[in-house]
Amino acid sequence: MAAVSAPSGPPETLSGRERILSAAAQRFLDAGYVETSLRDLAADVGMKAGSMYYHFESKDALLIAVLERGMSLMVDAFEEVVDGFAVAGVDNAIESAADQRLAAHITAHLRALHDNRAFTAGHVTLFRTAPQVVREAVLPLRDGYEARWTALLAEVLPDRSIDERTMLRLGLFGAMNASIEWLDTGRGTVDRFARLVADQFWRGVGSEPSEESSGKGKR
Amino acid sequence: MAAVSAPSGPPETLSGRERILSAAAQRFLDAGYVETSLRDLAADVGMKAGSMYYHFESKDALLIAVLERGMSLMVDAFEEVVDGFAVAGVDNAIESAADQRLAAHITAHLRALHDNRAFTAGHVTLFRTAPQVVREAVLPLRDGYEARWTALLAEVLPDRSIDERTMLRLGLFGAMNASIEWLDTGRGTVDRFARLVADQFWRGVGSEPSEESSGKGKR
DNA sequence: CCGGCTACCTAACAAACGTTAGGCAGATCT
DNA sequence: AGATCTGCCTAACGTTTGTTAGGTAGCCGG
Repeated sequence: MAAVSAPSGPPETLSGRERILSAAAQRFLDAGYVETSLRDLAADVGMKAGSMYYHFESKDALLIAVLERGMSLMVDAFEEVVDGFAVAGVDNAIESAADQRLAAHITAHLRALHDNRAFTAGHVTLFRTAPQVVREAVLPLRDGYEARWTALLAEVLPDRSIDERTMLRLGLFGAMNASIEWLDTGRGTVDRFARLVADQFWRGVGSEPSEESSGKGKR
Repeated sequence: MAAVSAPSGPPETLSGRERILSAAAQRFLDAGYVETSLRDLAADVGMKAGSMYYHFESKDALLIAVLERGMSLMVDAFEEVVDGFAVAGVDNAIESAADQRLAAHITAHLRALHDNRAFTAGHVTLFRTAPQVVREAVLPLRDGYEARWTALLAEVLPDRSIDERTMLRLGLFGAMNASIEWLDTGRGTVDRFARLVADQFWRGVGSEPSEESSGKGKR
């Protein structure tokens, strides 16, 4: 009765709470937060509405849990790329590798976004209209991810002003995150889009297309 | 009592219906569709909830009206640019003007988006989760606008494959439309972002920044 | 065998929602 | 002056919602 949050130690009950979490993420994303009733949600996991209060103290807490997991997955993906470049040797070509570093992070962002779509997409579609309690709870994690990208762009585009870098970052995020609304999940498709975004972001679209044409070569 | 839809002929009452429309657009955008109650909305315009059924036959119809106006404004802005280039002479330099045509449309899109933010932003934030009836009603207008951009990109990027053009268009839309969530309205700011997006889209970010640096020149 | 814990269920609560029927003051038209 | 229409109000309806209190079957350590 005191704390429902953690049962005791390591024995994380993975069936009950986890099933609710996944179903909630999916339904929140498909139908929206308010449009999703706890009764429908409970039916998805074979429960009754009131039963879920054993695992989560409120509907808001459920949304917070979903969004926190989503953002954690994104942060992890970012750090994985950082670690990858760290072992590759710092004394590599610093300048010429800038576009490759950026490309790697773009790919990682898009992969993490689509591989865990149910959890991550909520940050794009329903964070904005989420209850204030929810937004405040998840904001630290979001800010952390944003800060990583801000730092990355500062290293990779040192000649741009801060204002321009901010706008470029937000524009890049917009281009990438909007893909959850139209891109059919599938590793191949995601990677192709990632290459296109990275290529276009760095070299633009005015010059001739890169050599590796995809699918049916128009050329 | 038979049909409330159209009063009679041209005498469109502009005070009542219009005030509801504006207030609804603002509240839908700020709080979301379901989160906005007709009672709160009515209070905004100094009415009672039931009174609004004189002007709109349902809450869904209200949202449809808001979204339709928003998309009409976007379409008009697009066509205005087309007309502008038409009078400028068709036999201009076709190839070299491609980037300028694109830049003009990007600026027009962003201006129309932010100048009528209350109406237009709904297509970004709440179309996705709107009731199916609403989405179906507004879809023709949206498709029309999309088709215009598809045609534009086909003329401006003839060497790219259809798949790539689609992805580039969706990416560009994502970058532009996401700005409603962070860009503080103001013609100067909007135009600066428009130039940055157009420049980055065409020439990329890898080369040195364009000569006209904004605000404090980092250079 | 027994007390307690886990994981669920049942039943009900108050509040809020979209929507409707009927009424009513004031302007406009005939 | 009477009729009609416009624009709004009041009051209520049925439904759905998040949430809670209390109960219960099964497992598990002692």
